[in-house]
Amino acid sequence: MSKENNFYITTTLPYTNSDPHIGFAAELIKADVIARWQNLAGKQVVFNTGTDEHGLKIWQQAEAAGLTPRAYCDPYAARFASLKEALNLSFTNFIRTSDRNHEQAAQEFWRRCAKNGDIYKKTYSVKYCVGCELEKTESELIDGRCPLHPNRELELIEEDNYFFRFSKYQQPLLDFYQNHPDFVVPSHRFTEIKNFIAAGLQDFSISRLKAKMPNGVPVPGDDEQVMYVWFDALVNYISTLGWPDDEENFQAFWPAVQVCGKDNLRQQTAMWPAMLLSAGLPLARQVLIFGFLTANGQKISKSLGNGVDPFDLLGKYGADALRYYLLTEIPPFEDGDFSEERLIQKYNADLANGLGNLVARVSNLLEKNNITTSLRADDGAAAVYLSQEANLSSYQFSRTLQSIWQDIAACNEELSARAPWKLAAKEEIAAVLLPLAERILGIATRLQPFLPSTAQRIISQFTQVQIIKGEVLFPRLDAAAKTA
RNA sequence: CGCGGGAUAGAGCAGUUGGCAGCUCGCCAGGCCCAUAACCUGGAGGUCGUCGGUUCGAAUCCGACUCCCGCAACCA
Repeated sequence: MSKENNFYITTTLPYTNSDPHIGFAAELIKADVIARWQNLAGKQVVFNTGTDEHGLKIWQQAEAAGLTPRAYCDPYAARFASLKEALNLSFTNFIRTSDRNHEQAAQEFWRRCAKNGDIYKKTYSVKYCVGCELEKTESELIDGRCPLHPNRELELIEEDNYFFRFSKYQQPLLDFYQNHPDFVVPSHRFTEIKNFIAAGLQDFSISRLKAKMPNGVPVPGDDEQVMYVWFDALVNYISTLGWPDDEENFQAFWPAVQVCGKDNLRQQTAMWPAMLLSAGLPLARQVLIFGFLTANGQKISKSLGNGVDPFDLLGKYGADALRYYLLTEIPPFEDGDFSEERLIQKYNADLANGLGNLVARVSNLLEKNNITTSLRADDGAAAVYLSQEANLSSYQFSRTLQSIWQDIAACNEELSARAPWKLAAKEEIAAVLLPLAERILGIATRLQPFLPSTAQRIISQFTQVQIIKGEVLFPRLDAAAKTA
C-alpha cells in the first residue's frame, strides 16, 4: 500500500479522571466524519484515540481508591472505548498511555531528544499550597494566593527537573509555519500560535520527582524522575503506529492530521512539533483546532460536573441524531452551545420531517404500486461528490449537510408537484418514483460519513428489487420527551 | 496599549473578491392528502453593536468606541 493511499487522523487523549462529556464526543464525531470520508474515497485509514492516564490527579484518585493507577483507569478507559459503538465511530486504534509499548516509545523518544542535546536538568521552583497539599500553577492562583486557602502563605519548593530546550526551536518552528500555510486550521488559531512563538519561548519542565508522584513513565537513566504527563502523552500519536519498532507502519501513516480543542493549541502546534524536530521526525500534516461547547449556556467543567452525558443523549435520540445535531448546529471551529431543545428541533425538522418522511413517502408509494427497481449504491460517485465538496475539504461539515438537505427538499417538492398518487397508470407513477428513488439512494450514499447507520439502512432498503416502506427512520419526538 | 474571537429577524446562524440583507426553527394564511399532525405555496418580522471615514454604492474596506467570550503554559 503506497503512502498516498493512506490516511491517519488522531484525536487528543482525554484525561481519565472523569466520564466522557459532550465536548469530547463532538471532537470524536468530527474526526470520525473525516476518517469515514477518507475511507469512502478509497484510503486506508488509521483513526486513533485513547486515554491519558499519567499525572498527579490520577495518582491521587487512585491512591484514594486504593488502586494502582492502571487499575483505577481501567473502567474509565473501557467507558471511553465504548463510545465507539455508542457514537458509531470508526476508530481503528485505542491507545492507553499506560500501555507498555507506549511507555517504551516515550522513553525512546526521550533518548532521541536527549541525544540531540535538548534535555537538561535545572532547579525548578514550584508553589505549593500546604492546605491543598498540592502544587499550584500561576493560573490557579488569585492575587498570588491559593483561592481555597487564601490565609496561608504558599511554600516555594525547589526540585531538580529535566527541561526541554523549547527555546531552541523558536526559529525552526516559525520557518516551518512559513512553509506550511495550512498547518493549523482555522487560520486565526494559526495567527495566535505564531504570535505566541514570535514573542519568545521558555524551556518547559518535562519531569517530576518520582518520590512525590510516581505515576509517570520512568525517565531513562534516572531512577528518581518520571516524565511529566504532557511529554509522554503527545508521543502516543506515533507510538500508536508502533513507533519505533514498526518503522514500516510508521512510515506508511505518519504524519497525521491531529484534532484537538482550542485549549490544546500550544501543545499540539508548538510543543509537540518542537519535540518532533528534536527527535528528528517529520511534523504533523495538519492540526485542526476545534471550538468549545457550552451546555445550555454554561461552561462545561469537570469540577462543576455539568458536562452533558453523551450516553444519556444516545439512549434517547440515537447516535445519528446526536451526530447530525453536533455537525450542523455547532460550528466546528468556534464555540457553540449545546441545547437539548435545539437537538429535538433539528431532529424533528430535518431528520423526521425531512429525510425520514421523504424516505417513507417514496418507499410507501413504491410498495403500494408494486413498482420494482434495480438500484445499486455507487460509493464511487459519492466519493467524487465529497471530494469535490470544497466545504468538506475545509471541514465545514454543516455546509455539506446543508447542500444534501437541499436535495432532500427538492425531492419533496418534486413529489408534491408531480403528485404520483393522483396518477392511474403504473408506468406514469414509476416514471415519477424511480428517479426519486435513485436520488434518495444517492443522498444516502453521500450521507455515509455523517450518519453512517441511517445511510446504511436507506441503502439496504433502496437496493431491494421491491422496495418496501419498512420501519420509520426517525419517529417524531414530542418536545416533552426531553425529560422522559 | 498582552494575544485572539464575537455582536446580522423572537431564537440559532450564513453572508468568500464591496452591488436589491439570506437560511433554518418558531409564528400566520392557503393548498395537498402519498407520507411520521408530516409535505408544498405564500406572508409577517432586521436602523446588520455605536460613531465617523473611503466610495456612485458598505453587513462587507479603514479609523475610533461600547459590550460579551476565550487564552495567558492542568483542561476536548
